[in-house]
Amino acid sequence: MLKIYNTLSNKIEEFKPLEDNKVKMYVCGPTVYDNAHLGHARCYITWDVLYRYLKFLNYDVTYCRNVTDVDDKILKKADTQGVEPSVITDKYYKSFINSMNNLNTLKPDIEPRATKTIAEMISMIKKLEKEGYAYSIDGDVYFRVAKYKKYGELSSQPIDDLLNGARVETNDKKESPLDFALWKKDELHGFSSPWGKGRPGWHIECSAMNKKHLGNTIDIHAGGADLAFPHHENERAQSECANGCIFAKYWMHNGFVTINKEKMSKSLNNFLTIDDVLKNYDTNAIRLFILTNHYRMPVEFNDVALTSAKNGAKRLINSIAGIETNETYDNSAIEEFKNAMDDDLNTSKALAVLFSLVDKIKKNVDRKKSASTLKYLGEVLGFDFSYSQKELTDDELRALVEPLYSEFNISRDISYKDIIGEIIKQRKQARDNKDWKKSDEIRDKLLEYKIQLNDTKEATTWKAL
RNA sequence: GGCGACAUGGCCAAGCGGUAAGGCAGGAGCCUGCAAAGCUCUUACCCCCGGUUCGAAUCCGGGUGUCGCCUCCA
Repeated sequence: MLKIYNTLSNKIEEFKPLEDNKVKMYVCGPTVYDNAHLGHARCYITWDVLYRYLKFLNYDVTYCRNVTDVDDKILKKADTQGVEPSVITDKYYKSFINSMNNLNTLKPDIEPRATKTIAEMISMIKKLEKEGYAYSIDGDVYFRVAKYKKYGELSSQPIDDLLNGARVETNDKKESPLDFALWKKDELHGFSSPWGKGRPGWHIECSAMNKKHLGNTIDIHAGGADLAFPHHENERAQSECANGCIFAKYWMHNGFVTINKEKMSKSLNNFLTIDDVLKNYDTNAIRLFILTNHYRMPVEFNDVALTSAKNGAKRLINSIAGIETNETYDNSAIEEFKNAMDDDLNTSKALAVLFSLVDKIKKNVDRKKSASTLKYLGEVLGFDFSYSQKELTDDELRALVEPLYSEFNISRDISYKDIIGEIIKQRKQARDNKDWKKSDEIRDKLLEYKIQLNDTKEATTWKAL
């Protein structure tokens, strides 16, 4: 029985979908104004694992992850560069999708864009205004927080304390400092609306995309912990007032990636983009790095941690190399895995199950079955086992080997496919003559070109690092 | 100031009242001409002080420390 922590109740609850075995989940996607960083990676990997696990449990899941392509920062960047906003959003949307693919995340079932949902936002705001939940002033429309009694419930913020908070925005136009914008006047980049040209507030975007693609009530609403307040609080207020029903049954939030014990973020300018990290660590290393921690806890980024994950992931993935997996599974391992994951996605415990299978493979206990199970369960966590069998493409081999012709004075008559074999042959001669100096020189030299030799009893093999 | 989270071996981390999963690093060994890789084995009085209990890393109270949200943010 899957149990998950619900931010709304601040408790771990049994997960029961609204309808049979159907699950509707919505994750707040990126605002596409810059490259995604490690913090985003953690977020989308976490919810990717939830998506995969729900499917593993045979739920019929509809996963919706939006793209925010209307936003102040986008417009600002577009204006600075003197281009249309779509130039910015197209560029970073592509970059985002590319990063997500590189991280081996599954494509959501629905990826709506805010700009394609403007009409739905307007009709939602109209309804809110008509029913007294919103008011317009000079082309802006604000949500009237005082009218929604449950405000503050999701983020456990007492309204009075919010009002007395040190950093409440002052704005004389609004009835209350807590009221937030549903629609903002914008003559330059705006869309036509009953209130004049303008653009939507951030929160209404998600409310409208939810309603359009998943309906009035969804099962799971997830996102980064920083979105709980105000974004999710506001989203919930709007949706529940406009639709007259519960918005989301379960609210889930992931913890941050920190660096030097501080939250990694654009505004603190202490971030590493996903592509930067992928230069030194592969997707499996990043998965392991993130999944060894519980999703609600902070994860501290540093090279020691990533290197540790890299080594662990290598062992995990390579353990099935050369074993032909099938569909016979170790049921007790599957049970243990499920028990771990059912416990609010205890991926750390689930990983221990995976590593116990690695151990079995090494010890030759049900080798094939253990390997099959490892692959099966590892893929639920999004590991990419193709890395264990990845061979160099012809082009990669050609590039790898090209400098060796001059370095080792090899005739061009020797094909690029045979050159390493030729060098190994030369080295074997040296070894046969017990010319260890020369033999070691060749080995070291190859290592400089990222080619590692491995002397076994039968022969010397090589692999690219 | 308000709300919340966390503190476990060298590093990361699970643990939800019965005497400490797992990963990495380190050490020892196997293998090897020597390495590397691989394999085998291997290391904990759980931040402090009280309390509850037959029994607490786990519950309660009080400290100390760290972080997050309250403003755009995954």
